[in-house]
Amino acid sequence: MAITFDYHSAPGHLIRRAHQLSVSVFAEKTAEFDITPVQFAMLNALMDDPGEDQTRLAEKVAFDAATSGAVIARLETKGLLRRDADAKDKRRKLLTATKEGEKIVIAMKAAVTDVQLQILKPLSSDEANQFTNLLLKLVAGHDADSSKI
Amino acid sequence: MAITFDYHSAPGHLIRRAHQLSVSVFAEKTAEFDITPVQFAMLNALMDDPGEDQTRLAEKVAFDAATSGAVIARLETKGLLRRDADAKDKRRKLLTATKEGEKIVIAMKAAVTDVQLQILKPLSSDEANQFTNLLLKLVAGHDADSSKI
DNA sequence: GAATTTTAATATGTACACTTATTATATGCT
DNA sequence: AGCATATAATAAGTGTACATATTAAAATTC
Repeated sequence: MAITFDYHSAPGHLIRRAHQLSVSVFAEKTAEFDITPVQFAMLNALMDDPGEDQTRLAEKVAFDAATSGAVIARLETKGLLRRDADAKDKRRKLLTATKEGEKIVIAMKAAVTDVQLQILKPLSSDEANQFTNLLLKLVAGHDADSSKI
Repeated sequence: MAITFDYHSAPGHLIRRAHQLSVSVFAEKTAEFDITPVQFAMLNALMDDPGEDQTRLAEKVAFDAATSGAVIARLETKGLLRRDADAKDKRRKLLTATKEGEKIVIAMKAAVTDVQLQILKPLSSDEANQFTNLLLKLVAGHDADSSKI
């Protein structure tokens, strides 16, 4: 028994590596758009529910408030979404994707779908399904856990 | 067919979520040590090969040079490792864990092992094994891919 | 209806993560 | 030897990621 920790097959280490390569594949396949995975996630999710406030949107894609504030600010600078003050609740800022924003999400959809296939490429089709389902169960399990504190 | 991308079961999104929760579990279980997953990974890997230079160490744990430089600087500030100029190759700085550094890695080993179990907790023991093996295959597959460019 | 507590957004500070550029030193080639 | 190329480490710039604090505006409670 070595005194050090064997990280080579440790889930924590492998998940970090997987995230690393996932982001890298995204960057490759969507280079022409100059949009990060996180930016795409927010803009894409916003289009499902236009007029949402930042907190709601952040929750949907599971970012903390501080990070999403910065991401949204960048998307606003790029002209991909608008922030309008809510007349009913002056704390809130309601978000809407601009025409430009909608266009870019639609244009990126095929590439982003392709990214998912590329990520799973080392796995057979059966394995890929298994893996995705296990990931889903893992994440959902922790979600359930944290919500009942 | 919606015009937006369905991220809920997309590997890229789920991997980001998994990484998020993995880091969070690590922070919980090792709070008393004030060491991040990345810092632990470097220090732990260094103990397997004392006297390595930064580039070699970074490669082992798969960080880029810039990031690892910063991580190593932080570990040095904390007194957990030393950086000595290599007399034979003045470009290199050879790294060694200090007594303090070794002590902390040894002290953390049990907690870090526990972190891995906690990450996999939503899965049955069979599923956990499957998941880890698929992750391993996924990461190794991409590694092989990128090395033959 | 005034005081307390929540909530939305922002600010601050630290720590990854990666790209590109720079500097210093080695190495390979001719 | 001299020059081009490669390598090690750092620097600078952008973008997550999160904890904690702050501010303003609700909502709750008394």
